[in-house]
Amino acid sequence: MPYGCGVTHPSPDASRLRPAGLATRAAIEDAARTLFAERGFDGASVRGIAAEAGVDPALVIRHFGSKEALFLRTVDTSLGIGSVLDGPLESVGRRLVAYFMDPARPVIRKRYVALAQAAQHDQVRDEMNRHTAETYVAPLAPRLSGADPELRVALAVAQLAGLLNLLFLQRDPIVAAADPDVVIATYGDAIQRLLTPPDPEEA
Amino acid sequence: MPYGCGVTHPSPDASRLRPAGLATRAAIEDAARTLFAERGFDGASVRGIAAEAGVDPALVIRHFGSKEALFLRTVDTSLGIGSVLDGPLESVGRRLVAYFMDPARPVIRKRYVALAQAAQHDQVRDEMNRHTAETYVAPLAPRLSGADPELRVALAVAQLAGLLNLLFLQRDPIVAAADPDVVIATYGDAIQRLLTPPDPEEA
DNA sequence: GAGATCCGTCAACGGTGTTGACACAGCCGC
DNA sequence: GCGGCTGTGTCAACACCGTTGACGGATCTC
Repeated sequence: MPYGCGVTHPSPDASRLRPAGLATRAAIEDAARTLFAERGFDGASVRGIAAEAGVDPALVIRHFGSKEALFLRTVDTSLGIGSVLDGPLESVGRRLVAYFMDPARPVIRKRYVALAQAAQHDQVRDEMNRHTAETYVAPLAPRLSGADPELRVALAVAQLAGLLNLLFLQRDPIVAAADPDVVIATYGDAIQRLLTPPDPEEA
Repeated sequence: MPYGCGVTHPSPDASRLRPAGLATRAAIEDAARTLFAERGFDGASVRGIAAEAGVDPALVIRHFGSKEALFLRTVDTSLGIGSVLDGPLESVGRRLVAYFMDPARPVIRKRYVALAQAAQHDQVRDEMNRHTAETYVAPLAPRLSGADPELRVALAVAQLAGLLNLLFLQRDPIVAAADPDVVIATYGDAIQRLLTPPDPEEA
């Protein structure tokens, strides 16, 4: 499924591209990456991205089909948790929370905000669901014991998203003022129980 | 703090109102309630609300100051969980999840979507935080034992919001296809553990 | 009756994402 | 070499958004 999918101005085939086109495409993508990260999906306008790239706004749409498609092609829906999941299963809950609460990761925070805003659009939402299934559920569910492993991973992701929501979107003063280590321990353990519930039948 | 807080067209004092003004105000509020609930915050336009009320769009802003203020004055930030919290503390987790997963409550679903969209605006966000503190934290925290009761309630609310997010905004296919009773039990218990952790020192 | 205040209308502003009409440049087959 | 196709770019415009300013009347108070 190529870029535009539009009827009006059929975007050129990805293979047949001339140097000029490739250059401006790259410029637009760079500008989009920067502005989406800086200002979020809603805050970054197509006109702003075009200006940043030194290009006509119409050209952005022509090349990528829509703002939504440009976002999908530009912004990494992953939040970089791949390595976090690799470690031991017993402490993955706390590690996940600690990863996102690390103040040394402001980029993650902004990317989450941008993703949350863009998730209102269908294609982005679908991509995020696909990404959740691929990045979280697929590798984690087989490692779980007990019933409904896929569902439990999905619920754990929802729980994690709830915290990110509270921290980065809602900016709740209670949690903002709390000791990060307490949040990591408390909430991390709560996520952990969803993944590895203490089974009385198990040793 | 009255309606507009604006400089340009100081909204009339709430007390000094004439019948005509009151009537159109009510018409606008009704239309706003309807359209915000039907289409969400972003989907309902000021012009659409004005048309529904049979009124000039400018009049909406003049009377309420801004779309955001109209939303705050119109939509109930509560989701009707007051009665859910009143019951026994031991099962509040499952009751909360069951409340929102009840298919007989589509209104709640739409209201949550509208609230989530409007939460991008500062005043709505502040109101939601205030509402959380007042409706959830204040009545629930004193009933908890253990450390950091306020924080734990706030985190439980975040966890609940995570599920609503997954169900109503993200519309994750895994959870959508799952047995509601399993979700209620699994996720409800996870919330429950945040509120009433099984303390080994307690009987 | 005079003046302030409320009520309503209209046109417009600056912003958004997107589209259509057009001109130019480079590659293709003849 | 040359005509046509196609990629590339420009410009103005569309339809929508939230909001504002200027201006009539209507209504109330003094």
